[in-house]
Amino acid sequence: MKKHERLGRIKEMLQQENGLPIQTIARHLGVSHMTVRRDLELLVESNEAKLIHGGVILAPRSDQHNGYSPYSLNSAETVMTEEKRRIGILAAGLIEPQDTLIIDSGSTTEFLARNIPPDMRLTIICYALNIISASASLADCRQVFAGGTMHVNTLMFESPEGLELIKRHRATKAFVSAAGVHFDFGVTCLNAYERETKRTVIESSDQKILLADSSKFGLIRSDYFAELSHFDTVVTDKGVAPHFVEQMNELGIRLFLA
Amino acid sequence: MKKHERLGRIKEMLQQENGLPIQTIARHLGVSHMTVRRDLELLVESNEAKLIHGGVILAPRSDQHNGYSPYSLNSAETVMTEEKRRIGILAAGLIEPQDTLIIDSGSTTEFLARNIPPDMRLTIICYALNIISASASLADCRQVFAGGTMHVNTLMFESPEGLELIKRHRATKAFVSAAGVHFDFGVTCLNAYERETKRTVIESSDQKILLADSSKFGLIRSDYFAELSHFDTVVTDKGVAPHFVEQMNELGIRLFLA
DNA sequence: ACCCGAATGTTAAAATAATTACAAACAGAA
DNA sequence: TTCTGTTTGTAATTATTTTAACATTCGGGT
Repeated sequence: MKKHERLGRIKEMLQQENGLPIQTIARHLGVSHMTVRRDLELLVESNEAKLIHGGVILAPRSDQHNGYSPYSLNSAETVMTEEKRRIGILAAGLIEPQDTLIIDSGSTTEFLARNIPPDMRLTIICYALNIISASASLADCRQVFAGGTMHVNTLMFESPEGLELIKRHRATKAFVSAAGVHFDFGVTCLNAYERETKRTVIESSDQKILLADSSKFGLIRSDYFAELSHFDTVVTDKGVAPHFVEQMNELGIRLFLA
Repeated sequence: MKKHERLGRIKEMLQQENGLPIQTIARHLGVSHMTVRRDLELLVESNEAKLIHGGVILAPRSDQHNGYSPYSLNSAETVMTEEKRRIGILAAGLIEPQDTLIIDSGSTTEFLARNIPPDMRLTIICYALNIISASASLADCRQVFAGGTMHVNTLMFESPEGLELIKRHRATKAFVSAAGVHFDFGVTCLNAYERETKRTVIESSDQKILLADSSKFGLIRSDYFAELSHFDTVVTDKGVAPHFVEQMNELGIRLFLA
């Protein structure tokens, strides 16, 4: 293993963990601690790292670094991150000025929220902390949040009053995520509490846009909330199997491959 | 300086610097390193920090926010910041395990939210982005958010459904902020939309705790929402004029001077 | 005022990391 | 191959931190 390769590995490890003992790095790389120290000298000189003899650091938060919003779904347990990012960016391109959007919870929709173009004078309705966190700073946008009790794993808020609030609104476009997309058994999610909200969202919106990376196709999850044919538009990635593409074309669904 | 106050300061310092030697923290706080260590034990247990004996951390990002939660009321246009911090820290000390709190919007309450001690198993009800942003990472807490439309200057969300949600809940303690505190004309705020929410909050809570720095005393603002006598407890700073203190004593209000 | 428990400070001993110097392995060129 | 400069590993020294035990202070309650 060459020096620059080690440097890269070290930087990766640091970004994942936010802070590491030198011993751990050495063990992980199978080199002596002196080698690691000498590598670190370079990183410190170029201001990419900071040595600390003994002390504290913030608990590792995968989102701290690359400019992401502080409340973000843990990317460690998130797969298909690159696909999701591309899907979110593509979907953001569907947004038009004056739109009223409903943005569902999820990591894909988080990418969408982060990539909303400025100066659109939108109304944004959402109900998850990562979404509001990513979109609240947009200027000239009306922000509406449907409250309730927070679910820690999805950062989603849900309550009867939140549903009422969604019902009272009308959106031009709803961006909905899913954990499973199946042609016979419909579109499904992982948690019972999501179901009612997603159904309400679909009912309250003109265009219904499904965001789901290719790994979700063919999967059936526990909680059913819609038929695939209920959606006007599906955004997924190029990894989706051809027969799914065909089936969606037959259903007359507008399909985007990010 | 109380324990929870130190914890708050330590968290602030950590967010600013991304990693600190214990010695530095101790010097900065004017306490022994053992005290800091014992404080850190708590933070580590609640997964907010990580100890590191010797190692590296990422270099502090210069462009990042100055230690405040990303959604935070603009401290540039905020005055009395130090007093507000002290008030928030003191008020956080009033929190007891198992409490159900309602936390109002405002910059003082933001300091409160940032300094909530860990391991309290609280239920936290709020309706402002800076408050949820500051408190959502607390482990073992139920988070409830009353949604609605966001008001950009206060980061507060408000709607009929949000009010309903608050009415449906019962809190042990409500921490309410105010823009004006006057003995004849009562407690006032700046915006009409705050009025109904604050009134509802006060009605839904057992203890009603007013947080207001000394500059608010004697002021009358446009929107009246409560008599001062409706509050059990007032937390302000030492800068408050003596005759206000007397008047509050006469009313039987428990008074704390931060 | 007194006692008591909790919180904080002090000290010394033990563990661990940082530093230094030097030896060994390695790679490229004459 | 042999030389040479670079990189890596080892070992001993030094400096720090961590841990633990004990002393002290502080604040609340009787």
